[in-house]
Amino acid sequence: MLKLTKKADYGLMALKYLAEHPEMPALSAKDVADAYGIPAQLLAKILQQLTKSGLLRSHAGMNGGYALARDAREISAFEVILSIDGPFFITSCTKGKTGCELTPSCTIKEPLARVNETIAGVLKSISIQDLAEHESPAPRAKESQQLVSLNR
Amino acid sequence: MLKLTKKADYGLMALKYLAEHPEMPALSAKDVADAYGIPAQLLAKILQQLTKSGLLRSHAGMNGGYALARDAREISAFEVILSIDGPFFITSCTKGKTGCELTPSCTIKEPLARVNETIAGVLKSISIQDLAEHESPAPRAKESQQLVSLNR
DNA sequence: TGTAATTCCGACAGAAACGGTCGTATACTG
DNA sequence: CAGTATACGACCGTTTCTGTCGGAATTACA
Ligand code: SF4
Ligand code: SF4
Repeated sequence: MLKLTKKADYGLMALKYLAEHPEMPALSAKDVADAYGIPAQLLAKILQQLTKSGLLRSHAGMNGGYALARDAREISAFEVILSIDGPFFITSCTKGKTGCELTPSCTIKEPLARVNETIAGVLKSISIQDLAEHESPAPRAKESQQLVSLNR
Repeated sequence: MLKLTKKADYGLMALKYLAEHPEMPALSAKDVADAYGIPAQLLAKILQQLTKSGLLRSHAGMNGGYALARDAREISAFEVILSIDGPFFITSCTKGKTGCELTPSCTIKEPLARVNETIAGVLKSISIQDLAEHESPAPRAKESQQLVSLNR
């Protein structure tokens, strides 16, 4: 169902960790993995992917590791998820393989596409910086504002 | 990744279909399945689940079938997804089985919980009625309003 | 130059979730 | 009673997810 993968989850944690240690020129995958208990080899691959997508900069060799490619507030959660989990779409009627074959007859794909846009917007509005600024166990008001308009 | 299951997808379609045919006292699972090309037996189980959750009312026997238990605008997409896919949470640190064991050390679960709330809010703001009012291929402005506030 | 640290890359395997089918029981209509 | 339809549980093949392994290429440093 509507759940992000642990990989994306790990990726966000790692990025946040990097954002919290701007003094370090680079942190190795193992450093980050140990800090949270994430499987090191798995995290390594995640960081590699993130690097390939241009969110991180890597440096091999001793004292090597990863660092944010941009300012933490210029990296959105959306980009991270996109990089790790691939194209973001809440329905199956995306492209190519294992797509939904009843796309032509489907009448809800268009409204759902709007929902998709909205959720993507939410994710885009969240930066790594936002995640790093933890604290604040404030209860937060849950006003039900108009978040998405399907029609018009 | 962040994708709803086809079951939930089918459920939404079915509900929308029922909402579009208020004149019928009841529509059988097969009727709906045929209308869209959904596997009949699968849809049957979905509708049963929806019934168990109180979103539909069922009636066995000839001329039986399903009908909305409430007005279409009183049923949210969130409820449908909840009913079919189970508890809604974008991360794995929910409850019980296969939960995330590094929950204690995790520092992003709290901010992510807010994101979760926000997305749930979006889903809750969408009713079956909204889906049924198709048409309107309006381009829709994509203003990037403040959709979620992580802090304070 | 050599060694250790570290990124890079692909393949693979176990486990879970998903999508779908089947068989059967039960309920209602006429 | 016969036919239609829901109700329910078991099952199975496929895909996706999570994690591991093995090795190659890079870099720092002694
Ligand atoms: S086409 Fe309709 S049914 Fe198929 S995936 Fe897209 S929305 Fe779901
Ligand atoms: S605890 Fe942290 S890592 Fe584990 S699922 Fe929740 S958010 Fe993801």
